[in-house]
Amino acid sequence: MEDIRLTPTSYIVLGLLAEADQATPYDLKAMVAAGIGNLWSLQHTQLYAEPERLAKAGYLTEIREDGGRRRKLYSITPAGRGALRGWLSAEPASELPELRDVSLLKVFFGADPRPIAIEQVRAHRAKLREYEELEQALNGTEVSGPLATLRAGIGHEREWIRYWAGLAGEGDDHT
Amino acid sequence: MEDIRLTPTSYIVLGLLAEADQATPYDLKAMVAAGIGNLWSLQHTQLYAEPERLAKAGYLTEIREDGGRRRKLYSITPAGRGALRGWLSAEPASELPELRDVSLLKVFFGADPRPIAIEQVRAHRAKLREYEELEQALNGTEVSGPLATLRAGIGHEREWIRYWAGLAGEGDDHT
DNA sequence: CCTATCATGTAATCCGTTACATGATTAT
DNA sequence: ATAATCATGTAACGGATTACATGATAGG
Repeated sequence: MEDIRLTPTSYIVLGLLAEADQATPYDLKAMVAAGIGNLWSLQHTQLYAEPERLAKAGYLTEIREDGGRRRKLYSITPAGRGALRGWLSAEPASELPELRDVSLLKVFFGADPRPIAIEQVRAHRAKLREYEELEQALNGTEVSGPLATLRAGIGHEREWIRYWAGLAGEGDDHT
Repeated sequence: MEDIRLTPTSYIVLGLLAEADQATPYDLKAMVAAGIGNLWSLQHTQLYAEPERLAKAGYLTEIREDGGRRRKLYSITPAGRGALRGWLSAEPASELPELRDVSLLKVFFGADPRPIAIEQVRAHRAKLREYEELEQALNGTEVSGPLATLRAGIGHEREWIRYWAGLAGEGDDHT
C-alpha cells in the first residue's frame, strides 16, 4: 500500500471506473476515446501503468483473469471513490489552463502565420463538425457533465476558427 | 556532441536566445515571464537543464563567468539558428491543442459546476484585464508575433468567461 | 542589522512517451 | 491462407516537476 500522488491522469481513471465497476485497460482506452479524450487525451500505455499505480495505493483492486489472455480487470475501491469525491468537491482552484499550442508558439517566434493559419482553420473546422455531431447524439440523454464539457469544446473550436481565419485572411492581395 | 530530440521547451529557449545573443538561465526566466510564459510556461529549473541539453547538442554555446557567481551564459550557435528556422518554416501540422483544463475535467466527472464556474470567471476576468493592458503596451511596437499570440489569448479568455458565466448563472433561483 | 525576497543552482524522483512485441480477429 | 488490423502488454528512456539549498540584495 504505497503512498502516491494523484494526477489528472489518476482522476480520469478513477472517474471512469467509478461508473464502470470493472474494466480492463483496453476498456478504459475505449472509454477515453468515447468522451474525455477530446479534452484530455492519454497514451494507451498510461492506461496500463496508471491503474497499476492506483491499485498499489489501494484505490483500485486488480484481478487477473484465469483463462485465455489473463487480462487484468480493475475495479474502484471505497478508498478510490473517496479520493475521487474529495477531488470533485474540493475548494475550487483559481488555476487557469494555458493554451500550449505549438502553432501559436511558432507565430510568437516569427513564423509566417498564413500557411499555419490555413491549416489550423481546416483542422479546427473538422473538429468542430465532429463535436456538433456528438452534441446531437448526446442531446436528450442525461449525461450533463460530458455535455457541458463538449460545449466548452465547441465554443473553443469556434474561437480558434475565428482567430486563425483572421490570420489566414490578413495580407491578402486586394488589387 | 550528442543527438537530442527538440521539444517545444527547446524551441522556446532557442527562440528567446535568437533575439538575445546572450543570456543566463535567470535572464531566460525573465524573458519567459515577459511574454511567452502566458501561453506556455516553464519551471525555472527547466531553464537550467534545457540550455545544457541544447549546448551538449551544439545548438548553444555555454561560457561560465570567471568572477563572482560564475553564472552560465548561453548564446545560440548557427546550428541552433538553423534548427529554429527549420522548425518555424516546416510544413504546417494539422495537430490540434487540447483544452486540458482541470476544472472542466471535474465538470466532466460530475462535480457541481456552480462554485467552479464562479471562481473560473473571476480568474479569467483578471487574466483578460492583464492581457488587455499588455496589448495597450504592445500596440504600436513592431512585435507582430507576440502581439498576434496575445490576441489569441484575449480571444480565449473572452470565450472562457462566456462559457463559465453561463454555467455560473444556470440553476439560479428565479423566485 | 535583520529579515524577506530575489537570484541561482543541484539532485532525485517520477510521470509520460517511445519503442518494441506478440496473440487474436477480420477481411480478401 | 495471408495480410491487415485490433487487442494487449512490457521495458527503457527522458523531460518535467519537486524538493532542497545557498548567496546576494533591498527594505524596514
